[in-house]
Formats: sequence, structure tokens, C-alpha cells
Amino acid sequence: MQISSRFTIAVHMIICIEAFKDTHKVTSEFIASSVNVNPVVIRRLLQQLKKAGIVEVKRGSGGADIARPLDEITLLDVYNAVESVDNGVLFHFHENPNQLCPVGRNIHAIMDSRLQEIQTAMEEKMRAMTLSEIMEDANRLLEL
Amino acid sequence: MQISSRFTIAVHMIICIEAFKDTHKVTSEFIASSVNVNPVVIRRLLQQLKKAGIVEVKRGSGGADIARPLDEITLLDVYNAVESVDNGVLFHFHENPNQLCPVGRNIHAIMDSRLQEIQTAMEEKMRAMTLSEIMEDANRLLEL
DNA sequence: TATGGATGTATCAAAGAAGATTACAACGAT
DNA sequence: ATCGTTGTAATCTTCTTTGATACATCCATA
Repeated sequence: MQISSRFTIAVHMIICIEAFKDTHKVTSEFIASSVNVNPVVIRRLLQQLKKAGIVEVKRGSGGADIARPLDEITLLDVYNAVESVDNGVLFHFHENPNQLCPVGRNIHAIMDSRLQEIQTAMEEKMRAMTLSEIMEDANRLLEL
Repeated sequence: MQISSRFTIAVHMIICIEAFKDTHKVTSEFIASSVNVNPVVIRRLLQQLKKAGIVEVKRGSGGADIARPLDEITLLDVYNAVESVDNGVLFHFHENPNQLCPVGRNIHAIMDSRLQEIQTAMEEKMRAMTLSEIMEDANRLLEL
């Protein structure tokens, strides 16, 4: 099973907001056209990014902006903002292992810390990547 | 979005097969009772684990066994055996970014290597965990 | 060699998640 | 007051996972 496209869309959105901030009013419609999804999908994600303090969205006049310095936004921040469900637990566990079986009774004790370690390895890698690095690469490619 | 329970079920299955190998005929029915899912789910996973060379399954007489030494089976092997879809790519990308937009045109060039790095971090952590370590912990808890 | 317990696998149903789409109230700059 | 935009609800479609039933195939053994 894959991690949903909300994460990659959110990063795409942030790059758009930053890249076009001086030349366009970056509305949900504008971003939706770049990502190629429905504007409502963008607005929903904008709300999640806003709740996480990553972007600001202007009602009425319209348009989105980045809310804090890009080097203080990590990929993990973005991931948690838009992808965090199930209490942030990455691995779905089968719900009702048989408590009458020694294995069923102990499977969580055996596995939970290891699963957490794996998830943490992934999260630490994400935490090490900031949006400012990403925008540096983006700017090289975009030739705006 | 979470990684499906197939992975944790598969690990549970392997622990069962190993833990009960001397005292029970470990059939799909038997495992299903410990995991608490439908036996067909177990059989489907057994087939995937078998294709990966992790278990052997006896037709006719019934029962499953581990196919190679536990210290040569890593959590990554199990994960890839049962969870690998979409060419093993963890992050789902939005399908059709707008090629007329500089950001849409370059989003893969900007993101792909970073996403791969994150996925690799997770996979390396899984590769470092063997089923023999897990069985050591399990045996301590199971008191069989 | 017939039998009975298992596996291998197809098929369909049920449930949940993601994303698309429509609709519209609320907002705020002008 | 208007107009473009946001915020959000509601509905629909599609996809994936898991559950469940059914049954042909297999193989040890009685």
C-alpha cells in the first residue's frame, strides 16, 4: 500500500506558492491547474497546511503565502500536516489477535518497538530535508 | 494512509510457524485462529511468502514450514514479499502534473531522489532486523 | 485405491479511503 | 453592493483491502 498523493501534492503546492509569489496571485484554482487536480482538493490541503502553521490563506481577496521561513519547514512537517491519520502510526496492525494463543497475546510486545523504530528512521530522514533546500533545487530547474 | 496489515500478519504467521513447529501441524486454519482472520487470507499470504522463498507449504497433508534459516530472513524480505505493489514505490505521486507549468514539469526532477532516499532509510532499517532476533524476543515472552 | 483433511485459487460481497465534482454560504478588497 | 475567492458540506466513483463461500486439486494413509 502506498502513502497517498496528498504528501507530494502538498510539496508541489508549497513550491508553487513560493515560486510564483511575486508574479501571480496564487489561488487554489491556480495551484490546481499546476498540480492537475480539482481545486477543492487544493483547498482542503491548504486548510491542513494552514492548521500546521505552514501557509497563510487569504479569504475574500484570495491567494496563499508561506507562513514561516522555508528553512524552518521540513518534509516531516508537511507529511504530518496532510498525511497524519491513525495517530500517526504507519503500520496497520491486525485488530484482534487471539489472546488465547501465546503468539497472539504477545505479538504487540514483540513487534511494536521495532515498527516504531522503522517509522522513526523514515521520519528522521524527512526531518532532515527542509523546504529551503528543495526550493534551491527547484529554482535551478525552473529558470524563472 | 497506512501500510496494510498484511505485513504485520505475515510476521505473526512466521512466528507461529516457528513457535509451534514441534507441537502442532501449522495449517492455515491454525494460523488464522491465532491471527484472528479468515483462513483464506492466511493462504494467500502463505503463497506470497512461498514465492519469496520464505516458507514451504505442504499440499495434501497440510502445514507450513520456514524455508531458510531465520537469520537469513529480514523484515524487508517479508515486507517485499507481501506488501510490494506499485513497483515497490512507497510514495504515490499525483498522476498528471501540468507540463505547461514550470513546477509541474519539474516536480519529479525535484522530488524523486528525495522520496527514494526516505524510502531507502526505511528499507535499510527493515533489512537490519532479522527474524532470528525477533524469535529470540518471542521465545522469551512465549514461555512455551 | 478410496478417503479425508488441506491447499490453491476463483469469485463475489462488504467496507473504507481517496479523489472528483457540484454547490453554496461567508468573506473582504474595491 | 459586487465579484472573485475561500471554507466546507454532500454526493459519487473508483480502488484497495479484507471477508466469505465454493470447489477442484493434492497427498498421506488407512
